Amino acid sequence: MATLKDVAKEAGLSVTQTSRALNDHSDVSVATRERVKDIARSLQYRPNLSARKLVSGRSGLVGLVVPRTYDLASDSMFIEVVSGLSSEFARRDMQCVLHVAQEDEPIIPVYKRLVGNGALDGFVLIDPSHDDKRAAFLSKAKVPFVVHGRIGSDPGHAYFDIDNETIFHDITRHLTDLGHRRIALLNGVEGRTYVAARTRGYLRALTDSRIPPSDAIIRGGAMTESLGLIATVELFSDPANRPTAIICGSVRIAKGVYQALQGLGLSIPDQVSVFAHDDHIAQMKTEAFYPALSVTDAPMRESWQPLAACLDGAISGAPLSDLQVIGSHRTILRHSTAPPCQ
Amino acid sequence: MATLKDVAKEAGLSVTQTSRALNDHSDVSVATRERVKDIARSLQYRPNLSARKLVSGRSGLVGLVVPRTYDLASDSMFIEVVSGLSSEFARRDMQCVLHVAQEDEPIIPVYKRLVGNGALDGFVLIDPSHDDKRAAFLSKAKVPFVVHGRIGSDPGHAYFDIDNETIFHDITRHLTDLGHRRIALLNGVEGRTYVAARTRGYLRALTDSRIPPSDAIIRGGAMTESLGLIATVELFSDPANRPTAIICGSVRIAKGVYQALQGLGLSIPDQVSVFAHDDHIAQMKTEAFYPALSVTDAPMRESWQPLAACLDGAISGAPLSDLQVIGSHRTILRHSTAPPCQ
DNA sequence: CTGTTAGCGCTTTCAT
DNA sequence: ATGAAAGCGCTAACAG
Repeated sequence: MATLKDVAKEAGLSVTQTSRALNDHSDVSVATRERVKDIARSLQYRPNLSARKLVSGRSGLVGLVVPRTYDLASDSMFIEVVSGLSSEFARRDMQCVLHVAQEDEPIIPVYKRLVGNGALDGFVLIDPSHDDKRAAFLSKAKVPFVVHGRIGSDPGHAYFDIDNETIFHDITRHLTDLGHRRIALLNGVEGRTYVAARTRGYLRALTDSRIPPSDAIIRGGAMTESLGLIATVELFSDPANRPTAIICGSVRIAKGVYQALQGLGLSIPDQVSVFAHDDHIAQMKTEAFYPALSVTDAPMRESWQPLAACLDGAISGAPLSDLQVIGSHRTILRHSTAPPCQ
Repeated sequence: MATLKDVAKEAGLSVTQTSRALNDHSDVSVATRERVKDIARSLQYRPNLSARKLVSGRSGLVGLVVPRTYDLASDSMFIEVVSGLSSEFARRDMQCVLHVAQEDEPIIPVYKRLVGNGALDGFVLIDPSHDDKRAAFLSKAKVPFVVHGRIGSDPGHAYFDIDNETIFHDITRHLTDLGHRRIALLNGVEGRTYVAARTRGYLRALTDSRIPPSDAIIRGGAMTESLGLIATVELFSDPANRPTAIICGSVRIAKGVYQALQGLGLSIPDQVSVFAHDDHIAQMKTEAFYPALSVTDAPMRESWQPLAACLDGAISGAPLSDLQVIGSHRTILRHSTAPPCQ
């Protein structure tokens, strides 16, 4: 491997100046800068990460720790996250160190080890919970991190998130505007911050329409077809309290809901309206649902770039306000919602 | 973070001696060694990987690059590999750097970048092909690596593999012993080394029983239920040449075969015998098949430990002969095979 | 058994 | 605009 010294020798400069040229310091003539970079390229020079880390504190390595959960294998979520992040960081000349924690493995010691080794610049946290131990630990250890989602109402950390509260408020609002008053929400696993945000948006919209919170119908669980299937069957088993509309936290859930409604002989949207949020991680085309599914659309794949950017910023010490990003979404109305039947 | 200096000060020793104590050098009294280790523990000392790498050449970081392929998401293979390797390496105080190459991303530049950075000690190569570019590149670059499988007939690299040729020879032999002469092999994707090995074993067993190679029936493809399903239907569509036994490269394939045979009204094992190799990555219990599936059994999860050990050895410069390991397998005869009907 | 010295490859003062 | 020198945290060669 070519070292900085080799480049310096070739350029007829000192190691110092060569380093400065390569790092775009202002006190190097532009001509020299370009010349040195050319030489570096021709020598296939790559800075030694360990050496750089030792002196500058940055190694270009970031950590990603995921718990090995029940549905990790079946869910395409995992591969989506890992693949998206790894290529996004690669683009920034950074690398991901991955650890999959075993089911019985406590998570904090993993971070402790990774942090203690001093080889990593920061972490990406996914699936935050309301009272997130990992974030607490990393904050205390003063290790930069970015969260996919938000922890608490006024987060002191870098994050990328979508506006779950508004999204689910808008969905609910769309349904109340159509005249629905018994609207079910099939949400995710209790404890996740985004699940709480979605509930808030939903409840706020109900309140807006003077629907009492006691009329809220919320079910939660792993976002699978089974949830949609089972929840729907249960909801309709009590004839007196059937919802007229169902909001699904994911397309996968919606798939189950469609199946259940078909089984129950209920037609969409005439008898039941269905609306879902689509993060594009289920490999399902919502326009191919029959009837075509109305969705709010916020592709999760669009989050890797901002996540990487925010972590990069956090490591470089950028001001927090630049590191808190809310992604955009859009609403696609198709044919799965209609006014409730009398 | 506590540094070696802190530990040394606390122990009243020089940094050198402290380092030696921590690394179990023989020229430190056992008492001192223990005392220093205790102090290190109480100070929560963790060696700085970058510093260590810089001087000793080892960082404890190994690379894993996987191509993002069509079936990566659906297949539980990926999570299995990543999770198994990451915890096995963690046990050895090593970490995995992961990169998921995008579909259009050439693979060698990825290795080039990772190697060039000089932060990694070695690589794990999975899914080797007959003419593996990655292995060629790493060999030339003199970077240690271990292969899950073997490349070529007399590999000059560290590997862990199972004896695919013998396994499939034995399966075929079992069927010929029962009297079968038209035996189909549903294999994996062409080009993979293990697929070729399996074909060799199969053909050798046919030859042993004086079945002409022209009577070999081989189909290949991604190891999915679809392959089993489609291949079976096609094989039986020509009444003159129906096989009397089917060997499946994976349990997933066998699942498809069972489905197809049921659909075709063919009974197992009376009309068709079925045998599969079970690597335990499909979450399917072979004893719960009806009739219970006969298999050769070689859990892939048992390969992470030897793979990590071999790479560790390769990095430490152990002799190649210690780094070439063949895993064991066993044969479980159940109720899916019987002599062919007349 | 133990300490001194040197140096891994790089960045950053501090001089010039 | 450039170079000399120091040092990041650690290990290894070389003395005692």
